[in-house]
Amino acid sequence: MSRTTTQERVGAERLWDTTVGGDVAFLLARANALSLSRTSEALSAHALKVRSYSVLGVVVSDARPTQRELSDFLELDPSQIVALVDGLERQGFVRRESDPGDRRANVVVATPEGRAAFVAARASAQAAEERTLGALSAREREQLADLIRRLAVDDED
Amino acid sequence: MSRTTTQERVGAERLWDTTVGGDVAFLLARANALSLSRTSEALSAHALKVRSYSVLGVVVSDARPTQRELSDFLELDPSQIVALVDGLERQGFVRRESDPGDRRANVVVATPEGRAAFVAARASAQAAEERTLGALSAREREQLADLIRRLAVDDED
DNA sequence: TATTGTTATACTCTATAACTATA
DNA sequence: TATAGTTATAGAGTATAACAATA
Repeated sequence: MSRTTTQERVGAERLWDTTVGGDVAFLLARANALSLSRTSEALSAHALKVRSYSVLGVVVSDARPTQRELSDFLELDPSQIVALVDGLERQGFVRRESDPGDRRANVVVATPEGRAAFVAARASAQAAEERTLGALSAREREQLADLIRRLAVDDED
Repeated sequence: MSRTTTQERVGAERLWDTTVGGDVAFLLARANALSLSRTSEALSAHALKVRSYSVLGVVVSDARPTQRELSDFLELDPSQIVALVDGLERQGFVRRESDPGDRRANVVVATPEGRAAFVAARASAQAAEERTLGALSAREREQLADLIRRLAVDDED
């Protein structure tokens, strides 16, 4: 379990045998927290956070999203997208281009620096993910990805 | 997909075909956010939040945890446990008992009101979970629970 | 009138350090 | 000297409302 003393956790480990310990929602939250903290750590070397990495990842795919589309897709408030794009623009990773078809809208595009930064950051992020998924076989990883995709995408709200 | 216009999402849905759209970490975060918001909504009718519900769930199992054990198990700072137990105590759901074996430590125990509240809240939370897991068969739910448990519990940090 | 992006603001979370009482 | 609980505070993250430009 733990490479550290293990001693400190002995008392608390017994609490897994409680009502919440078996909850799917609880386990999901725990797994996500673990994944998130490792990804954050990996991205910090590239001056990115999970949020800005997500934005950059969409933009780098040449989807030319408007800020509104980023807001819808990432389920973040438009005002948060403003802050994120501001940050990425200050870093020189993205640019705003005015959409010729709708002059209210800004299309966000990647700079060459942004592409390079994303490639490097993605390598780190995937190494972190590898660590999180380490206990699972290739087959099990596919299963997991399939299952959570169906949870995440079958969004009725 | 969406019961609302559906129209607004058409633009953003295409962004699933980007780099981040396939990331396990991204999907995990999305699934967790969905689960969390539904659980929060369900618990709000019982004057509980996800955090206080978790604490109450451990306490109701008669594990008699100290605040330190709650802090270790839930991976929350001791000061956050203080606030959570304060809240639950004000609601009349838990009591602090001084540990006779170590007078520095407080053991947290459930009151009858706390037990009743938890039973009711758990029913709501499970209904919400049912909604989140709705797309999955019983067999798939077991698989998912098994897989994420191994992610969540095989914690090397 | 409705929508895109923006600004401002308040509220919740989270992290940290310092303090006390016990060990 | 170390640990359990507590308090206070600052930072990050989140949600909301109002506004200007454009549709």
